[in-house]
Amino acid sequence: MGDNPVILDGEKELPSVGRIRQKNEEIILQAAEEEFALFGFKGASMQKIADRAELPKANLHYYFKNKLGLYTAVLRQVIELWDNTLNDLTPEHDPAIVLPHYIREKIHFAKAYPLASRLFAKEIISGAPQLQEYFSDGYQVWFDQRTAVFQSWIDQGKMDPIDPAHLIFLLWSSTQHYADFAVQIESALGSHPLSDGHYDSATDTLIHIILKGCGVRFPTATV
Amino acid sequence: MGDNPVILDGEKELPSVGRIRQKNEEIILQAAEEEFALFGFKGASMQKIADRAELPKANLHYYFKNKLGLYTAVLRQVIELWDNTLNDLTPEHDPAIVLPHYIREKIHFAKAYPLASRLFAKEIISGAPQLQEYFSDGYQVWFDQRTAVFQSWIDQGKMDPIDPAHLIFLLWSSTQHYADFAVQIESALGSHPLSDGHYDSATDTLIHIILKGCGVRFPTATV
DNA sequence: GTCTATATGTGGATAGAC
DNA sequence: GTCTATCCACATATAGAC
Repeated sequence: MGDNPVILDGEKELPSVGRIRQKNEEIILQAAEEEFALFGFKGASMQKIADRAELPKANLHYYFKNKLGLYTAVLRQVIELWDNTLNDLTPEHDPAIVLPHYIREKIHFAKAYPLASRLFAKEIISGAPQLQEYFSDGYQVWFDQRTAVFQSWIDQGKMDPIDPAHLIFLLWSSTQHYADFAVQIESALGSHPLSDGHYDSATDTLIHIILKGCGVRFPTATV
Repeated sequence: MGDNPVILDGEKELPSVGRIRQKNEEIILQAAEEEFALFGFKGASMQKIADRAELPKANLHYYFKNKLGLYTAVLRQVIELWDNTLNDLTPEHDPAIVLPHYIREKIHFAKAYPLASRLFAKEIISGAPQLQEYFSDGYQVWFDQRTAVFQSWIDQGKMDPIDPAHLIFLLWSSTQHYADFAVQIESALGSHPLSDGHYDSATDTLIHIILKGCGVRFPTATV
């Protein structure tokens, strides 16, 4: 994972050099994300990424060791964005507050960063060859902590006794779908691209079904 | 997912269709499905497909015009399977009967034919370049007929007034997820592969949440 | 640090023997 | 109808001039 060229400047005072590098890397990563999301790892070519970034092809090899290095760099960026988005599930909060918020966030994410979602989806569908570490033992631990939050809500009588793991999968799948399967959805609804109204009614529908379906009790409506 | 005509012309048309041809084509299609599902169109190689089919590479070119022809042949087979699975939504039936049946079928499909689901998913995520016709005007017509069924149920007071389109997307996404994102789910649950029990509790959880969430009334429980 | 020119390998496709 | 040997296009990667 760490084959990303890193500047360790102990004595050299060349801040402008680092800035150029940082900016070019950003441009390349952006271009690479689009190509990889559309055509997959093998399907994307360094030449087309270079064209999109408006840089000579050889520059990509200067900033990144090789094609796989560039791909993993993009992937790491996506996961970072991912992790920062959905780590606010705590048992203190009420599911009637947290769940709608979470669904809103995820749909917003699907709308704002469809490429990131699609890239991640393709990697998973392909068997996640570059995410072995990500899906190691630590992942299961993290996931168990998430399910524990739902379980505590169930124990507190705040929602029906359903399997928390599958509820989480439902939250993921139903929201990501609007990014990953956008082409199909657009064809079905006859809207290219989807309008804000479509995203809003998707959000409303999901919140209605999932909250009611889980028997989430609204704190404002009790006692 | 739809009875709209799909013309994916991949196979060569020869006057005599021998038994050998039919058998070899089957073997090749099977091998191709696995390679394409794992590595995508560009990522899969004719050589590896040939290796998996235990046939010389040139034979693939004898039975199929070219790589794209083989790919579309696989895709057509998947869509055929798809269409035969889920075209039993009619307004006469009751949602309390039809919806659980549908969810069961889709989960069963995800479990029995994960490669088909993944191949289709990758094609959609890539912008469905080989499914232009499939997602033409006819698709929207077919989809509108599906939503109309749900709308009639709503009008009959058999379920809550929610947006039928998004309910359909929810049914699709939540079930397909168990095929497409199997690697992630297996990592989260620490089960490689998923057990029958996992699929069963996925089915139960989805039926619980979606039926209750849609306010589906059980005909057996009234009057 | 940047870019041109090129080496090297892989993969799709086909000709032609059997 | 089947398969070996080969061609050719393309993509990754690098060497080396500027």
